[in-house]
Amino acid sequence: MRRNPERRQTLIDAAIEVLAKEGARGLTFRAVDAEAAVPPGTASNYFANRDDLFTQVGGRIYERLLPDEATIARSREGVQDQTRYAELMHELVHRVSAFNSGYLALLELRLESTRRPELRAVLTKRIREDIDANIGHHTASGLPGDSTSVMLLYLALNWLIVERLTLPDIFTEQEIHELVDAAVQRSLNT
Amino acid sequence: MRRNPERRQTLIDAAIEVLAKEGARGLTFRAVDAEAAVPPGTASNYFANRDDLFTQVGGRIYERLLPDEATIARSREGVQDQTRYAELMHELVHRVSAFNSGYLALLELRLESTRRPELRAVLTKRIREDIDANIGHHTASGLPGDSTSVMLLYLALNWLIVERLTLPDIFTEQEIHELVDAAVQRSLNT
DNA sequence: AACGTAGTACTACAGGTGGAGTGGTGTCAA
DNA sequence: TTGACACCACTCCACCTGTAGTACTACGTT
Repeated sequence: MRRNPERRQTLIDAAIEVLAKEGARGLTFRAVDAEAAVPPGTASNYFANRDDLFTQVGGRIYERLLPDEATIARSREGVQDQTRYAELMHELVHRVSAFNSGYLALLELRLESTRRPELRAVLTKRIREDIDANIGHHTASGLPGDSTSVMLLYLALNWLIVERLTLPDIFTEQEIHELVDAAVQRSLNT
Repeated sequence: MRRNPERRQTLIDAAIEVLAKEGARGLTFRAVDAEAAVPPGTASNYFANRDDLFTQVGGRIYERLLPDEATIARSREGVQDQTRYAELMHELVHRVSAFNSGYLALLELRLESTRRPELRAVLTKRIREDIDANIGHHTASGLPGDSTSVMLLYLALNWLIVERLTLPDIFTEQEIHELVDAAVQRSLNT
């Protein structure tokens, strides 16, 4: 098992692209090698087996989907009212949609996790933490709405992103924009 | 190309199970043969190629996810108020969750459709029609809420089902129940 | 400065799996 | 008798894993 951390990172990021492009079943050592443009056999040296590869990707993917420190800091500035909240949600949808392959890879991982208990455990932990953090942040911000509001928004926005990424012709950009606004407004409306 | 329609049906239904179990990439002629318990080579005789197989499954899967006539008729009986609406949504979540493999297969198809334009066209058409039908039905029923309400509910419930099927430990049954209620209540709240 | 060692990159190969496609034979019904 | 279909068998091929072996590089030792 090799230890070069940059190379491992490169391989995991390549694996994310492979997942998005080829699907979970297409995630093989050789495919990762090819995507990362390293010699065949390299991924074999960095991951014990496919299960290990899936689990490591599951741990990393979420980091790449979350906003960076600067974005988080910026999100806490200014007045915290509903308009501002809607703005942040628009940003969120764009940010996630922009890292297209990352979100598709996460979906692939979710589906794969129905077959891999270890992966399921990793994803469950990460996502539960994220939801709780969002609820905590929301509560602290003094915005109207309760924890249910946060979860409803989480639900609606997630599927909105799925819709946009997988079947982009279902909703127009305009409709997506309006749906985000409506989701914020109505979910906060306790 | 063989024409026996019952056998074709059997093969397509088997393909749905394969999709749910093995993922999109695992949907091969041989896997369908095995799942349908027919001799190897049979699926080859019924579908021109994998693309054809995907497209035909895409056309069929939605029929199996929609409620049957009796259920639809029943849903239009009685008073049409918010309580009744919530009841129907609980039923919906259960029905779809119960046909577990069908919903997972649809998710696999969505992801696969990022690679197969023909499949994407089929799915887009079906789903758009379903949304429009739901909006139409809602408007005709005289319930409070507008078309945005219907779409917000569509978004939230879809992801709720995803969550439940892929990472069942994120939300408890109790939380799911409450989220459905809250989703109905707040989305109708114009 | 020369040498040895450890860790890693790269290459090559052996062994195995599984799927596509097709042609041939048997069977049944019109 | 003929046509459509079920069933079976076989060939070709693509691809993947795991690993052994070689080359390279950096670093520490003397």
